[in-house]
Amino acid sequence: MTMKTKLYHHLQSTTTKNPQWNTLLREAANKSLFTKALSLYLHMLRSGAFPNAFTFPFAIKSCAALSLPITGKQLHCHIVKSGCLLEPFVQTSLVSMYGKCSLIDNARQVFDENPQSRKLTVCYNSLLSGYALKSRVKDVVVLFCEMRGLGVEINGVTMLGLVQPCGIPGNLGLGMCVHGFCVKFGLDMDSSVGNCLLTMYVKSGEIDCGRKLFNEMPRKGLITWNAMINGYAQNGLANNVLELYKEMESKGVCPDPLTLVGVLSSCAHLGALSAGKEVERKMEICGFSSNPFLKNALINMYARCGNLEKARDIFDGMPVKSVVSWTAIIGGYGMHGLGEVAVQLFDEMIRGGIRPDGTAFVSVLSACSHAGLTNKGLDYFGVMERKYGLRPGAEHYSCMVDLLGRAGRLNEARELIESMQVRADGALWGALLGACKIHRNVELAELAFERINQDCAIKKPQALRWKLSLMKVTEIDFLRH
DNA sequence: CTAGGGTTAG
Repeated sequence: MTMKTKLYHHLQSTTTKNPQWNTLLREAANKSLFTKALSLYLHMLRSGAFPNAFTFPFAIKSCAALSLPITGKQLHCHIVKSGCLLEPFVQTSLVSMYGKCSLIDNARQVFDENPQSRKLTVCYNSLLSGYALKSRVKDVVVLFCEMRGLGVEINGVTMLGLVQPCGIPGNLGLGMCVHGFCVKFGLDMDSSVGNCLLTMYVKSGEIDCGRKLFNEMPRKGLITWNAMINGYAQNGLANNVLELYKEMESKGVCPDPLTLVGVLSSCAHLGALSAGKEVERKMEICGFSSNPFLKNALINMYARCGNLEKARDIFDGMPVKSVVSWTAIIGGYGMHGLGEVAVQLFDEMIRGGIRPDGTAFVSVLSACSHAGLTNKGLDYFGVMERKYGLRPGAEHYSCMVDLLGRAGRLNEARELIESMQVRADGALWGALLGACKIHRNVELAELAFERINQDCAIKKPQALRWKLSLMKVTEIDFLRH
């Protein structure tokens, strides 16, 4: 008989069961052993003990962490029957669980059913973070205003809920306004809030504002460095990433897997193989070698730097391959013109039960286009929506225009553009112009160029680049435009 | 209630 079973028998034989069960449950949940916590809860019920207000929060928290909304709803019923619903801890954990499981309307309902909710900061915060997760900026702002109106205390966690959903590209105004609130409440120097503000700026594409804040932050923790490094990485500023990483090392701050992910992806973009290999060594030294995020980043780095064999070795060695791992290796073969291999891998992925996402389709479509597998690409494009319910985005249309364009099927490319429901982006016009250049189609190039000029959303430097690209096609005088 | 991550055509 194992220790654990002995313990269960002991607990089942005691008359005062709840305290012991609750202690076990709490310890499991606090150690992030959520599956264990839930099985303890079930054992508890079977043993005839009654869960109480010290039991439910930890069981509910486990449902939230494991994203088990159905189990969560069952627990909700148990809570109602037990009469614990009005306990603040229980109430808050329920709101939080529904929020994390993306059942924000259920969260709202629990919140509204109990008038006590509107007195509690933590309860408001739970609901706020639920709305934040769904990027419901408006609801977040309304709730925040309500808290202020009712005089409910506003703390750092409240601010996190308010700041998080403001990280949307081109949303500088609201972001700065929210930053202002943080300052007003004296919470901008709170390290979590500061890091969250930094992330908000970089996610909005306001990388300079982010850097300014970063420089001003008095205490830079690992998360601060990571937010800035990954912010540069996500905005394509790979050189800044390497520079900042060097600075971080020189300050004696030890990287963690999140740091190295950003650095590796920048090495990949720069084709900086030796820097990438150095990161790989660092991974080994720090014991991060089996981190799946880092392995995916490594596959991408080796593939982009031209070492497909090494990329393939890492891919083959992964015990669990996610759709991201597959996308990275497929993209790797695609960018080196090995479209046949890419297509085979894509089909193998599907046979293996991995559902492709929009990004996986981008990588296979572009592989088809590079290898001249035009009809295969057209098939995938059709299957994408019909079989997988994925609406093609601008990036997929760009691939298709590239695919058709390279094959000289410019009229079909033009028809596709005219039929599409999403707004054309720069990549699409770039692909079309590229095709016009190859096939010397001046008429269509000029049409594309006209559309670029009409599209006010397109930034000026880009328009100028395309203008120059068009000149090469038509060999017309720059001054005529 | 609680801040940061991998894949994406041109």
